Amino acid sequence: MPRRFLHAPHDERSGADRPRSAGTGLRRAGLPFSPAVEDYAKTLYRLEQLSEEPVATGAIAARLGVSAPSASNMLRHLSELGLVTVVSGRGARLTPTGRRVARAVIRRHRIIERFLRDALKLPWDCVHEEADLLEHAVSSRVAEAMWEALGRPDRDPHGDPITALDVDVDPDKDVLEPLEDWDPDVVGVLVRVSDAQPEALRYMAEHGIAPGLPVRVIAREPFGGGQRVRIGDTDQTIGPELARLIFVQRTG
Amino acid sequence: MPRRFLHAPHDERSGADRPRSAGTGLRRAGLPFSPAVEDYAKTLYRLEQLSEEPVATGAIAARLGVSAPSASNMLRHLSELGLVTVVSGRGARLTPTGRRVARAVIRRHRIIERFLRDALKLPWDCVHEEADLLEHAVSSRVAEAMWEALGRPDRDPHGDPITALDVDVDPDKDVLEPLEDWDPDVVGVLVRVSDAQPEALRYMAEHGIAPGLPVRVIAREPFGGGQRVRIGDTDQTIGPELARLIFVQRTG
DNA sequence: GTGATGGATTAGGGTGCGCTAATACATGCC
DNA sequence: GGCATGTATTAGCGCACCCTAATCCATCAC
Repeated sequence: MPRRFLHAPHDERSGADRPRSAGTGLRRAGLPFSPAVEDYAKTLYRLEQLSEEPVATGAIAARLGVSAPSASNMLRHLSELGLVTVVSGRGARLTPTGRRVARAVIRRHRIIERFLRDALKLPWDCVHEEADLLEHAVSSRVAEAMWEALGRPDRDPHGDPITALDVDVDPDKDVLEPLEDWDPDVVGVLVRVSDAQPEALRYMAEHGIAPGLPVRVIAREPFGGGQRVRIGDTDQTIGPELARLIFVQRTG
Repeated sequence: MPRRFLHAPHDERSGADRPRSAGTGLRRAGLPFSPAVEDYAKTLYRLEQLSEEPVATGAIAARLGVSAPSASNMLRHLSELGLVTVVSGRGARLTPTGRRVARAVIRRHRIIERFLRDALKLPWDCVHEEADLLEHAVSSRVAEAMWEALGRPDRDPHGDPITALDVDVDPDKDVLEPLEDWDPDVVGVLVRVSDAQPEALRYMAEHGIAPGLPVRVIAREPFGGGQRVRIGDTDQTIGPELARLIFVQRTG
């Protein structure tokens, strides 16, 4: 296992020692950024990876389920915190500090998901929302203790990578493809499934579709009927909509 | 082990289906009460047990570290939520619903403390503050899963009892005494230590003073010099200030 | 250039929860 | 009864977020 440099606990708070605000001071004393700020950073981080352009305000708003003016205001706030640079009228991008914050939140989220699933045996389809709640309350110290207790896993239960804070590249880049793209006789391993649709997650859990299993495409049904696929020990037919949510890596 | 009725997950949310507020809506969707409200309920619950009178506004304010007017306002808010009844100009007491909320928070807190200590091996003196952060973000479902994973412990690491939500009586009532009160040759078991002073906790951790150990008072030093005590396998001298923080139960 | 069009921003407002300063009670002292 | 004293509450405000409505601006069609 390649041992990477691991961040010190809480070091994502570097860059700004934030004064205690009046309104929220009693709670969360000692946590560097508010849940809202962390959510914006996280969302921006994800959207940034789709292009080099500034991320449009509206895209952030839509993704977070808030109005465009709210996002606009918050982006200004984040820029005062030094987490983003706004290109007025166009959008925003994270600063290096902002990227660290985002990666810290994402890392915590994935560790928590893994923990809820493996240590607490919570059902697959509910760990994501529980983790969304917890990621803002779990300190890095606790998250790292969870990670150690789990044996330093490198993926969350959906197969998303748990990376160190200084790692910017997506290890799945150029490696994963949606199962949908595979032709018959291609073989590989199921690495990750999208966690965007709990419904789909439940279906996959029931049908034994999970990261880590070997995959071989047997045939492609005509007229968009999906693919006949061997996953682990069972053969099943995967419709194209599901196949778009399953990401696989070639072997051999 | 007497199996008590156990609450269903999240049932402390009964009594009011809260509208999503504008200001805090994005975060904590699905959690019944805000961290602030939960903290007030918890604090009131503790202060209530000292007397039958309404709890003075100032006492709550002092305990929570907020100004008296803030407490006054929040108590009105809690009373609108149906959690407390205010006796104007005098103080407040929890309603039955409020007591349930408080007990739920306290139960979660203690489970989390235990979890941080036993499952994640965090040092004794830091679990309390981490738990203060987490108790408002951990759902009952997660807390109960932790409790199960730990083997349904009945005490937190400091020895405070983890009780079911419908249990109102303090099981330690009439049973525990401060070690300070014991005379030589009294024997028993150390049940709980106060978690109020992290400093004292660290000292106790270093000197092997922990709940569950057998205790025997050997002698009392003169002029307030403390007690010579056998705790577990070691003899040590406990000063009166420390002895006030250690609670013991007679055996034999 | 002019006008439509769509996204971003400003304006103005609301809620939760904190604060300080000023005011209203209760209580005990004379 | 009159008054100090200590509480509690009202008044008025700040900050973090959210919202809707109104405005601004870039771009594209002509």
